[in-house]
Amino acid sequence: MQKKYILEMFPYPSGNIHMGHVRNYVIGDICARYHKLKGDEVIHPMGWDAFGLPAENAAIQFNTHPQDWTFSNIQNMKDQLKKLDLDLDWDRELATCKEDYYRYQQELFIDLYNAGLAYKKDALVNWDPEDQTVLANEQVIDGKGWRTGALVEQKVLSQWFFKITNYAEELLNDLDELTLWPDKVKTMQKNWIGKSIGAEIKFQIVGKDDQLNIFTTRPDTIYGATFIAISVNHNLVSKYLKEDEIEEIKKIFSNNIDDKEKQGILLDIKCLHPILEKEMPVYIANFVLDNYGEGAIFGCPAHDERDYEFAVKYSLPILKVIKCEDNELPFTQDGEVINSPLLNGLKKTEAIKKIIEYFEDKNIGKESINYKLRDWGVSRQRYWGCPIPVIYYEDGNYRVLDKSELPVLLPYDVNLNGKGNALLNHDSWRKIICPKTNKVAFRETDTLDTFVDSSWYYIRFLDNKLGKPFDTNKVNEYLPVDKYIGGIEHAILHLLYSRFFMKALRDIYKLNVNEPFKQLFTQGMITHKTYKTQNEEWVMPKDVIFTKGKLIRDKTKELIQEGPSEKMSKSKKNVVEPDEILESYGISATRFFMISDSPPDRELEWTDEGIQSSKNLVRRIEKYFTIDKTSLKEDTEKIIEKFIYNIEKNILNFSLNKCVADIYTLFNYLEKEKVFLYDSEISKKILVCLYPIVPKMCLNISKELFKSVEIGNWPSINTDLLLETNINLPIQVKGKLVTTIKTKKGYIEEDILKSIYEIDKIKNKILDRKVLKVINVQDKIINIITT
RNA sequence: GCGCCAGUGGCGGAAUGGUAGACGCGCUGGUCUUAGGAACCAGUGGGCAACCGUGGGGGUUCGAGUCCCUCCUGGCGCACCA
Repeated sequence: MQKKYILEMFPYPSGNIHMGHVRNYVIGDICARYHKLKGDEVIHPMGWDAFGLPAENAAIQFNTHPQDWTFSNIQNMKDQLKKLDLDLDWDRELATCKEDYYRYQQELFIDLYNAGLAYKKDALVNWDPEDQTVLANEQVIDGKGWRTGALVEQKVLSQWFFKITNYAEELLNDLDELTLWPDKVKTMQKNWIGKSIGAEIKFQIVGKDDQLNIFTTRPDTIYGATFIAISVNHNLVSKYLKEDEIEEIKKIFSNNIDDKEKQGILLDIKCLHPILEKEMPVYIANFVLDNYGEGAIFGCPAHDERDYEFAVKYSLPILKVIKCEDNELPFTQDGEVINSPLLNGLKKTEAIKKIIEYFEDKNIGKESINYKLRDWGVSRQRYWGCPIPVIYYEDGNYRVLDKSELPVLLPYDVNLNGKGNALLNHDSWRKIICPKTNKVAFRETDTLDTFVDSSWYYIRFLDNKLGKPFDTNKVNEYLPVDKYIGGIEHAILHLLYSRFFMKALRDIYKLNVNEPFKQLFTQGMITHKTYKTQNEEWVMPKDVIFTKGKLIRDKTKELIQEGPSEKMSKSKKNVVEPDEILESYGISATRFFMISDSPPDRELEWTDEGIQSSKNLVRRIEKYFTIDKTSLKEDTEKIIEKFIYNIEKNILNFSLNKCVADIYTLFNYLEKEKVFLYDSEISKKILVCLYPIVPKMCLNISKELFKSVEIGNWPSINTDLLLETNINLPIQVKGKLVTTIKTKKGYIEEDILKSIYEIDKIKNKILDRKVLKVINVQDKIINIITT
């Protein structure tokens, strides 16, 4: 028996499932049900990504508790999912906010720490001064906190990090292994990791003992360097400037209206050019990133657009070192090196190679590889997350707990007021006596980023009740996940973190799994037309009616304007509710429509006509099977074999829209040719093929026809019948289609040509011309080439 | 700006380099009626025709929607990444 692990991204329990979930889970369910019918051992679990900010905010807003709110949402959403007829392994269910999940995550944290993959350091974070908490980047809108509207500050805090950068190279290289991932996602990850090959060069500061390291991908332009620029957060800055001076500069930079406008503050130090030994000015510049490379650059204005702009603004010399016309400056392409004694005449690649050799020789630089990828900051100053198993002593030292000291449970009795971290204010939870030292200690009050929770849930599903995080043998046997289905919005974060986790756990536990997800399928979002009143008020589709050639709001009779189809969103109110759709159209029509109108990886526009025609299809099939007679045509069996073959192929390719087309084609044939199957074996075969898509409808029909709810196994195909013997053979003259002839497969070319030349259309085409050549692609096409 | 993806009827979309437009929606005409969110039948790329048609222009090929070059348009992602 072949194992198939089919997984859809688990939902955040926000309260209700939405149409996007429905599409996601129906696609996965079709896949899982197909494999079960094929006799595969299918794992198809579901769980809850249950920690996170919305629970805390809801708790404050509705005066409830995050845990109660979350559990009640889970219950509600589980009920909703059950109405979708999903064949899920509910006995594998997990919720990341429950002790029996997060306590094992705390074990993994300890493992990572012991492996040197978790560490603590000071870092710049977004700080909301009113809420007294760190905000994620996506919670900062126009520099302001999304909840408070307060101006967000950059603040240095001591934070926990996971050393994902250790795996940068492997995360990049192994993308090539992921042949069943969309290229788009792989490209996004590649860009995010952002590998650059270049050089690290040391610049001496004149008259001081200090050196400045600089990363560059263009060491070949070193002779054109005319200035140095460093980030305001560079550690050299704090050495030469006072705190208040630095603050002043930061203020100047942040007051910049156009943040692309380059600004520089000249420092009172000079740098020595490593080859020419001339003195160069050093600027603090707003465009130098402090978190990339060394936070410092050498400016080569002639061959870099940003440096050029800066040099022009501050009247710095522009030295050409790549051959080009003056009006081409800044010239950033490859070219012949000039004005560079060591490199003249060389092209970029050779010049880079040679100059690096020179630097290494002189011990002032070396080849260097740089990544955009930063280590993953996992600390969150929030209550509703997995506690980090660390304690702090009064002397400032900390200790990561032993596994035997776990779990660190979240206290239930917290005071949530939106001001800061409730754990920090919970003294009786925070303060403990360390059992090892008998000293007073304080628990870590930061919790883990919820992306940590989702980085290994697919492993926990394999054995959700085990007394340790996972069983090594099971992981080796059942991972990677064969098909992982979800939205493209997780292209970087979740999918990159999970890949990192898998690799880290592989190394710690000696697993033989490299990648968590063998195949990734990203389903498209669901869109809907938007509606609003003259007063720019959004109106839900169900409140809009069409009468007398006009769209009006049902209740108020206001005139409605129709806008373009956009992603369903609560803010624009262009949503339909799954519960209401199921009520009106039934589960089978809903499942059909989820895959009908466009390929699953593209957007699906929700339309009344679309869902209605799905319902009509259901009714049509059901009606067909009530016709109580059987009569076959000669080609019926062949058509059925072809149908099975196509459905199977299209399910495996995720071409589910084509499955629907196959179904229409089949029933068009059956009805038009008056082929009736009723309770025949062929009906059984058809029902098995429809079952993954519309299980409920098939069971109902099966009950009627066969008095059975056993749907059986996926039918095997008689491939002999698939080979059409009668074919329509296209005949071309000079590559253009002239006619088609009916013939049999395996015809003899010479024989058939004789009859072709007798056809009037062909005769007329050839007439007084000479036949140069006849191309016969056996059983496919014949092309007659004439003069 | 860089990267990726995509441009096919009125619309959604089909086409291992081999009959472009499967299938659906919509539309047109008709049938029936136990008036339904029906059902059924016929038709539906353009043109009177020969023919012309897959964003524009070139190329490879006996043959291109499909492969190559180039340009245009749209979507998504990243965005001062040195």
